[in-house]
Amino acid sequence: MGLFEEMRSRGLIAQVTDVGIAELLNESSITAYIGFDPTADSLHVGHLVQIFNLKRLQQHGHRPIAVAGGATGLIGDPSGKSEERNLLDPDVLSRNLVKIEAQLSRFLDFENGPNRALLVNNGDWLGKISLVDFLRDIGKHFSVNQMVAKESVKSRIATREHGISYTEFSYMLLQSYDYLHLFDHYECVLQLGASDQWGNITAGIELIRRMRQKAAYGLTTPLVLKADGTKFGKSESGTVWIDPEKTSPYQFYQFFLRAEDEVVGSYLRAFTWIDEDELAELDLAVANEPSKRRAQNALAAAVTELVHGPEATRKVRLAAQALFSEDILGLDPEVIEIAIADAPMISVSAGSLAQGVGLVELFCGAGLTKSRSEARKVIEQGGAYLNNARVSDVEAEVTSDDVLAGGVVLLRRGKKDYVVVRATR
RNA sequence: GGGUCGGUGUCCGAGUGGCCAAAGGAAGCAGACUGUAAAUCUGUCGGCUCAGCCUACGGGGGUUCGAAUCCCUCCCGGCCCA
Repeated sequence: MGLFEEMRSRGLIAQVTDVGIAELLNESSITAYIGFDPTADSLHVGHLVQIFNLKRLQQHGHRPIAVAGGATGLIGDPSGKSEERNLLDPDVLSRNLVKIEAQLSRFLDFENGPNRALLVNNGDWLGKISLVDFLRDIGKHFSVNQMVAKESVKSRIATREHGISYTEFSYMLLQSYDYLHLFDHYECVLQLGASDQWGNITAGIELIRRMRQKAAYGLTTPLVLKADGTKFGKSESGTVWIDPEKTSPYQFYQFFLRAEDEVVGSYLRAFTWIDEDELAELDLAVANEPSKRRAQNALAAAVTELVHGPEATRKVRLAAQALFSEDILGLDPEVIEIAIADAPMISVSAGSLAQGVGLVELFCGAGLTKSRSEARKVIEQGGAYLNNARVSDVEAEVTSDDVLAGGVVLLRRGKKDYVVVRATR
């Protein structure tokens, strides 16, 4: 099966600019790119679809280029945004850029073969061109009439409350110039992106056609959505990041493990390399014995391994199995020790435990609640658990007596948020 | 520059002198039911030393016993005019 058919069968194609793309992907070796603006100091799971698409391209012999938006990040893409955003501080952006480049470089092969990946920063060329040159050479090819008709701009003009600044309005030109630059310097003839990038991508293709009289192509992927139709990538506690410092591998794994039945199939297709046969099997498992959650388990394990590696995955699986097992208190201390090593953890001195620490304080200290008030509420409502036993007394104290074999105390909020408290000497 | 309407809690949005920590909706959180799913139902939803107190309705100042609500001023946005 060719790459195009593979992507289509996995539900990774929303729109293509030309039917010839199938042939291009299947029968030749081309250069393709995707851009990533460093709007935060880490990529998040929403970016994974795009990163994995670059990886897929590379596996099929194409050359992927990841473009870090050192320049475009300073401007702000209006696509998919309902209101004007605040500009990022250049210092913040350059710090973000360094981190994101490091993350991108983990997923692609930059070393071997004629189709080794490339990582470039559009600040390197956009930063050099002068305003007057840009307006004369590039801007002249854009019709404001057409720009205004693009969805990303049109929706912003339609909502009078927010409007759109000239800065964001210009974003499309910068991205188009990126494509032209990559076309000229790397013979890049395909740009990929999420479906909200359609307008920007076609603008670039148009620019290349006008200036070089050559064809270039575009392909968009569907926006990954949650079952309720809202945007994917946010868990109850916020965005799910790739950076293990921002979202622990444990949380990362849990996010995918909790995927809804309705979407787990599409996630498996977008985020893993699991093959057709197995996908069909997992689909069946969801339909026939959903309570076994085989698809969710396969998904969480596969994605976590891709992002955090096999060792981290092994640990977080152990942690999940232990924490969610029926009888955690009956588990072998050694198993607990191994299992919780990668669960969220805080330390409390044995000395203060000997005197007793308020449960409310402990919940806040563990980050399970944002304020003491919230901790009280959770406890009063029966959402607080100490060593898997519900505690509804707001005044409750945790003492040395609560320390389990293995020197830990297990805190839980609601059904699934655990924090391990380690008693230290 | 002139006129006019507006800026309310995470978001949307009521409130036009005391009964307002502020209606209603959404999101979030907890509970029940389940499968660490969805849907549904219930509760909760600024902070704290929690039957009380503190901070809050764009910023600052004023009137008043008392202001989200009235006045002045500044900042920001929409619309109309120039």
